Amino acid sequence: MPRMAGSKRERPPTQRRNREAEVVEAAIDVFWRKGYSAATIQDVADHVGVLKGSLYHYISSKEDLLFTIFDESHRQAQEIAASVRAADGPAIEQLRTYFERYVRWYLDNVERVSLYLNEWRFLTGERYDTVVEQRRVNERFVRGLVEAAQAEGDVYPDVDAKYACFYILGAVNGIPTWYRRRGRQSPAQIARAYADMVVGTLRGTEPRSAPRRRAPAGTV
Amino acid sequence: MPRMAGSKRERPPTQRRNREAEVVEAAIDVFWRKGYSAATIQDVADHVGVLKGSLYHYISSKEDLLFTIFDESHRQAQEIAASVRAADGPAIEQLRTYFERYVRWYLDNVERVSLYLNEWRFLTGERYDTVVEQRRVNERFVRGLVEAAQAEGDVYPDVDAKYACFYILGAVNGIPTWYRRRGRQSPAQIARAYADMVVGTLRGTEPRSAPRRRAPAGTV
Amino acid sequence: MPRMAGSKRERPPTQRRNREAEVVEAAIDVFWRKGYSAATIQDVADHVGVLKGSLYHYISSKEDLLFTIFDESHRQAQEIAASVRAADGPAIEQLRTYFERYVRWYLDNVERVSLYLNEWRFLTGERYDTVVEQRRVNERFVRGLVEAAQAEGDVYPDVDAKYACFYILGAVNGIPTWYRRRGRQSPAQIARAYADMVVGTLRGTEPRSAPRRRAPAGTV
Amino acid sequence: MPRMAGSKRERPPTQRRNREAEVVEAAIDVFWRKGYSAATIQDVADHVGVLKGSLYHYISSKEDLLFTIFDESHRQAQEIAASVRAADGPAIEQLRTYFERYVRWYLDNVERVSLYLNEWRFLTGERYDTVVEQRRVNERFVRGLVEAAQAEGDVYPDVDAKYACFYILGAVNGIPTWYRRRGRQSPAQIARAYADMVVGTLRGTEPRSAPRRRAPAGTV
DNA sequence: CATGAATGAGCTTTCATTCAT
DNA sequence: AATGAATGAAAGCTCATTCAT
Repeated sequence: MPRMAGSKRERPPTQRRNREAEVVEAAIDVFWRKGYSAATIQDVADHVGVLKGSLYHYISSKEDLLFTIFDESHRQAQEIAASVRAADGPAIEQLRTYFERYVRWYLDNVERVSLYLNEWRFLTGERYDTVVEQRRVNERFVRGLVEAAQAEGDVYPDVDAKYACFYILGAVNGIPTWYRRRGRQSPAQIARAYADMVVGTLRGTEPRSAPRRRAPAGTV
Repeated sequence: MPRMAGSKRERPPTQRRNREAEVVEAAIDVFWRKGYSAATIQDVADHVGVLKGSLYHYISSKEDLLFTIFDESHRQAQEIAASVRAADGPAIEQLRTYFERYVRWYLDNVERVSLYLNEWRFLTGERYDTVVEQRRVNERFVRGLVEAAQAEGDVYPDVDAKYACFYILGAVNGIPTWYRRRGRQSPAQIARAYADMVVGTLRGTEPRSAPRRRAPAGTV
Repeated sequence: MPRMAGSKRERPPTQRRNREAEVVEAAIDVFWRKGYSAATIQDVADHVGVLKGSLYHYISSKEDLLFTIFDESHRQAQEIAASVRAADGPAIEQLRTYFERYVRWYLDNVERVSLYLNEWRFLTGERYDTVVEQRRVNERFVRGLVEAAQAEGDVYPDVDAKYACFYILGAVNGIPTWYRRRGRQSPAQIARAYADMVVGTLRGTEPRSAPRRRAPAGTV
Repeated sequence: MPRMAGSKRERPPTQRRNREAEVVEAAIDVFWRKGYSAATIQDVADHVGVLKGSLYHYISSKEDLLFTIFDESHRQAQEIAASVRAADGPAIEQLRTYFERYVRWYLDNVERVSLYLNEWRFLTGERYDTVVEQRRVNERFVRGLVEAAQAEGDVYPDVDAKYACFYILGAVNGIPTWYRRRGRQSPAQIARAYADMVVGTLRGTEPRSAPRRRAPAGTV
């Protein structure tokens, strides 16, 4: 319906609708920059441009806001896992695919995902339990693939799958420490590089005592 | 019991002294468990068993306490780097040595080192700058070794040394997420496994276009 | 369904109207259960099933709502007094009648009357004065009857009419503390019992020095 | 130990010591005048003359403060009941004694006791349960005495002991509505008058249908 | 009429820090 | 050294009320 001239005012384009999303977005930004504990509701309100009391139209508590942020992240993380589970091929290649998608997603949503991975311990009660369980599910998924890759001979049998998982997940988890948007390499390139390093870690790690039989003689 | 002139009271021999160290130790524990921001000076005082006002005999501020914790960590990190720099041999083996020592040290001081690696952003002003610089020095050290290893042919030339460093450091950084003292494997075993994975990552990561057969030695 | 000019929409026949009464009813319930101060406009709105903003179509302020509740109570209290004033017979019997009706009314409207008797101090300004005056009128009415009964010889002359009134009114006022609708005894029975106790208090209270023998019947 | 001239300052007589008691006293005053819900911690702090934050040295929450007030009241109420239980003599006289002491105590501590009797519902959880139970114990004590008096023939058998108790307790409960310290009559006199009215209520309440057969001339 | 967003003031509580004793 | 009281600022949250739509 066209608005006639003379109608009160052309409503400012962004201001209306989706204040809720705006609030979440602001919270992501603030929590990410200051850390959840150090960040204040006031900070978030300032970011949105309303009084802090007004925020409580959209949230029921600061912790609730954090949980909301996690919720979306978890859902997306699940989707990625599901998309990989649907594929077939050797486990090691599934891992490559998984991590390429996962890192890509991470890079595209660093702030939000980083919160999900690093600030979950500030939840309490049931919400804490929920998130801890969610994380465990994801870890088990990766662990399963690594063990499969080991069974398929792509990882030395002496490598401890558990530590390998921790190592890999830690490496990926560390992304927000250094990643800055508008860096020289595109998210796609970085995702590819990381996925390759994951595969490299798994394929390339030889038990120390093992003769250097992998690399053909003469070397090193 | 008569009071001797000049000495308020006979103090229990061992308990006295080193209150300062006690305070730092308590802070490490508390900050580690709750996070620096969420932890309170009250928590620390409770841990030491004094009133919070009394803490200010030993510290000058909460942030100061955090900085003190960092200080020791930095010094030790430097020592490890120095000890490796002193050695010679191929860079890749220096990296193995470095990370074995580094992880071992990390595991033996998880709480403190973890704070050093994760809560540095809560410092302000000059202290912030100091710590950021310290961290950079360490990163550069690792980066140097990786690049050397690449020059020596132990890392594919197409691998991006920068990302490889980030990846490795992230993996190691992730240790506190899962490490629990009194786990099944000894710190020494874990350190060895991690060092091997570091080497594995570097040696094993092939650029994707490369044929799946590993390049026969000497090619590079 | 076509919209007729002049009538926004066909409203469901019974549900409409009396929203105002609904609001007052809800407020009575909420204020009674939580206390005026602790109750919130939100609580009332929830009870009515509208948003709190919408309540302001029917009320002009929270205090206004309280005053409205008082208004009806006061009017009914007056009616009861008037109906008794119209009767004649000995004062003590008028008191019996009055309290039987009063208690009956109280029981039938516990929540509302209880608010009237106990939350009046939260009014401010003129409204406060109004209600205080109303209450005083009622007290004077009872006081008058008690003094008359004393003049007529149904109350020992040494009994202090003022305290007797306070005592009686307090007793009646206490009803909401224990009364639960659907108790074993009917409101009528309770009202009767209370009225009898009022009379009992007045007739039965002997000055302590008085000999234990009761004044012989008929003397009055 | 005598203080020498020249010592920093003669400490202001009241200011020191017992801040805790001062806080409770202030809270009693404020809660009593405004009602617990409407009263603010700020009010209490103003009364004590400190910043509101400072109050939390002495209390752990507003509700805790209320509970503290109740605690002393409950203890004293128990003592009174105990002192009466220790006596013997006819139940009706025990009731007289009990209420004389109880009312006396009430008058001497109107604000505090009134809070105990009227604001208990603002407690929550365990504390609520505790106080409800305490109150029940007291009611049972009075109820026991009334029933004993009835068994001993001092109360008409048709009188419902339950309602008689509610009535009496309500009457006494009503004291704070009108009592002002420095009234014309002394607390002792009022207590006596009230105790007599309690006895009067019990002895004087005849079932309505009953012939005036009580008090055959000269008897009892 | 009703909505729902927003306000602004104020609430309870927390906390790093200071300081006289 | 240690205490314990106090501060002052700020935190998270609530709530009566307003108002454009």
